[in-house]
Amino acid sequence: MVKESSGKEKKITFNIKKEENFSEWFSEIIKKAELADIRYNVKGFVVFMPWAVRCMEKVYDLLEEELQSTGHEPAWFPSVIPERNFKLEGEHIKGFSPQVFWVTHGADTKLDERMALRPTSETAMYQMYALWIQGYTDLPFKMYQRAQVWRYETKATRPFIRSREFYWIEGHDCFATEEEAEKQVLEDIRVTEKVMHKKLGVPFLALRRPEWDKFPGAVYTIGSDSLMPDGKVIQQPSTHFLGQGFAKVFNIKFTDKDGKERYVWQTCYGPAVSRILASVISIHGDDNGLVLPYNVAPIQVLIVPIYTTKNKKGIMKKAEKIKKDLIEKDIRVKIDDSEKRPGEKFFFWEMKGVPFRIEIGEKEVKTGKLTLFLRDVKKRATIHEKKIAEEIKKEGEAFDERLRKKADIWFKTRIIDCKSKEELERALQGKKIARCDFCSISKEGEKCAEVVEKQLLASVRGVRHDKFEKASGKCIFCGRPAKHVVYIAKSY
RNA sequence: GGGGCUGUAGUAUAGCUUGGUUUAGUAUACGUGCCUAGGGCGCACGGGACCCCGGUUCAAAUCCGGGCAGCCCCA
Repeated sequence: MVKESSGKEKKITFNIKKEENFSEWFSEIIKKAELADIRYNVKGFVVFMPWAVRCMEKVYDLLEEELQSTGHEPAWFPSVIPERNFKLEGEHIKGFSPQVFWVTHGADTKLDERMALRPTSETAMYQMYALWIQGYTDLPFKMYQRAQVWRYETKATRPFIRSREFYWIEGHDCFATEEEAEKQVLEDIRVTEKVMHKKLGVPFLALRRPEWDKFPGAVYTIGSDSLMPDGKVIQQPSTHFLGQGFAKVFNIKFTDKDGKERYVWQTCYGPAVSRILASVISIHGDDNGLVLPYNVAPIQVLIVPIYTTKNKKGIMKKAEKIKKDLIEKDIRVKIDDSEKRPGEKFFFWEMKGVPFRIEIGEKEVKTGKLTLFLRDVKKRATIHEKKIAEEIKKEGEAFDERLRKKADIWFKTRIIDCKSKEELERALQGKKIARCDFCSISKEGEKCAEVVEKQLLASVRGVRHDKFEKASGKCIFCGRPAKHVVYIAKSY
């Protein structure tokens, strides 16, 4: 609450500024915009509320559309994995077992074999793949599922960013050859680019992770790192080239054209929709609340009728007509005809992040020119009643493009080339991602990576996978000739 | 994994230091009625809370122990 000069108390939407204290801003927006209710009494588990679920449903739709159009079939696998399956792949179990929730009892009876509540589904899916894949005509085999997974996180949990239960999609593909599998990795990155960057306006770097930071059981891992306003990167969809490691332990074989039996080559891909929403909220949101891209907003256009008791009927009729015109063109629209004052409605829906508001009052009914409010720039424009749906669609595209361009510029200016440890330190303090010459992301570079972790409290995120960056100098940590240009940042 | 802080109506809080003064106060939200309507409107009335378990005490929101949950910092 702040006192205005008039002496009247005026509510302000946000007490916390995003740029000054991101952490508290994030907590506040989760509560105020009714995205999640954190009062469910289990650590790391929250209730996802309708507004967030509707956004995440849209993210699911966008991702599934891409996956299906690139030849993936949907399936739903069980959420429990028998321990002996889970333990088949040595590296995998080593990496994941500290994070597994185990089901040990059925009612009061102790189970003969405990079951893992899936933290990821390789070991659930691949035993079935072994049954389904017989010959080369079964390949490529591309399947995905939308699923909840559970991980007993020991780091601090935060809704959307890191929780012990999260919602994601996992794609698991099998190929006859190594080349095809590696092409799939690139396709996965393109899907991430198309959905997360093009549609949702979240910029990221596709980075090949260092040897010591890859997915347990993978040959290599490409992680997409996007940046949060506090200068920490957050891992978004990652894609893994699994080679034949899992195929060999799960016995996924096919008879090739030449009649010989061969193991398949595998990849997997894991976009977490709850985490993608965390980035969308954080990158586009401002001190008035959420700013949702037109593509995901549960309500794209809010109509606020502004009437008095006398002219209510005529104004509502106009509002209903506009709503009908928009719905016909599949635009998600709502009329707020509650008994609140217009001002209160404005504040509320701006906080919720609705991209457009159409105001309809006496003036608009008379002239046929409607008032259109744009959430991102917080400005009013005029829009004609005729061809309203076409106009809104055009505005919607422009809206998302503005968000994306703004985010891109912000992201670009936060990647800094560093020539020394001191420069690197300064970059990290300034909430930036550092780019520098580094000895190597294979085993021999691990010592230098430990220096980064211990002294700078940051991590070596990896090298660009989508484009080649040539190292020219020496590793800024050990002085040996640098084989790689790496990105270093603090991370979630 | 280590440390710190916190837990009072839906939400934000007062009270806790120094146990009794409170029928646990306030704002907002909610409900009812009236009034209003182009940026959080006004009035009246109403219902709603001390995280859980144990201990100390004549007496616990307040002190102590444990649990659960949340926030922050560090690994």
